[in-house]
Amino acid sequence: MPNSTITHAKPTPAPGQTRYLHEQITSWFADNARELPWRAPQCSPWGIMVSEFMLQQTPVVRVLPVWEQWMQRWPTPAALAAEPSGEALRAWGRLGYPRRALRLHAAAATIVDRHGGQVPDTREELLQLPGVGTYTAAAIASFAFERPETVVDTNIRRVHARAATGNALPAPSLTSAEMKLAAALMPGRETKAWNAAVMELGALVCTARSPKCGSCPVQEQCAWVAAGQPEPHYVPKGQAWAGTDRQVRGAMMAVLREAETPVLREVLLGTVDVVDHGTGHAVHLTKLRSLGASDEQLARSLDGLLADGLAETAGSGVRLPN
DNA sequence: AATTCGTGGAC
DNA sequence: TGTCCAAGAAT
Repeated sequence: MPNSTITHAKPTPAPGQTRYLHEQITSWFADNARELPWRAPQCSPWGIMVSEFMLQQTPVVRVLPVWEQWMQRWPTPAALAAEPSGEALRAWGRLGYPRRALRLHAAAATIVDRHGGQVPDTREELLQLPGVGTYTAAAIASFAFERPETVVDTNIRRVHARAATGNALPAPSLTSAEMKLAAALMPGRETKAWNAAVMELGALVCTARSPKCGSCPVQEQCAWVAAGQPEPHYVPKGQAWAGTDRQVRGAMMAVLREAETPVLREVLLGTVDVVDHGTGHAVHLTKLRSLGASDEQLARSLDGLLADGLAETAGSGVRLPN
């Protein structure tokens, strides 16, 4: 047999084993779940949908305050859809990936136009909304409508990779084998609690770095622990940041969010000084210049923001969409 | 299928 | 201090 250490056949878990996992993890969840506002019984489907958008690639602690303000200002999809997308971008603040705010705004408009202002309750309909992919559609259907959908996020993938497959980390991208395994592990009932519980276990105990195996409810059943916690069999790709267009775009968006009037192109391109409203002194946009960005990169980044609808031209300046 | 797209806390 | 990485989606 060749050195095929990669697992081909993922054994279907025995019924008795999955029952044990279900009991242990859901019991742990009942005692250890964080009290998050979007988990409150009275939280609307819209509130859950907003949380799912904000939580994409963003930690809970940073989402909490923004979500609270958002829901107070826009308690329904119709309320958000009634305002310019630029308002959504401002309220998004520094959550990151501002195109999510744009997509959430567009999704709200679609909900008003095609769903009578109510968040649709099926995975298929949710998938049609901008910014809603496989994970988010399943999550909203499960958490807001208690539909028996298989939710697979980065936390759940990691728990499954370790506990069931015996790997330190899940594959670089979601595989069909992972989806199959996740579906096989789904209980026959209480699917919402199960989805939330595995996710929470991954977020609080079975973390990417220094997992707290000592307080894990299924440590005795964990294939990764049983194998002696082997190292990952691949090196995760780092996320480049310094010097990237993303960094420049982020700096430009920060300027646009703060501006009350259109910002001159020359200012965003770092070729002129701006006057600080507080001191009255000329302040160079060091945020953009100190990045070491070339003229070409600055121009490309601004064009990207305009093309993506994150900004728009207004006279000789640029502003958030109005 | 591999890239692109923000931000900031933790270690 | 620099690296890692977080409830992904779209192309």
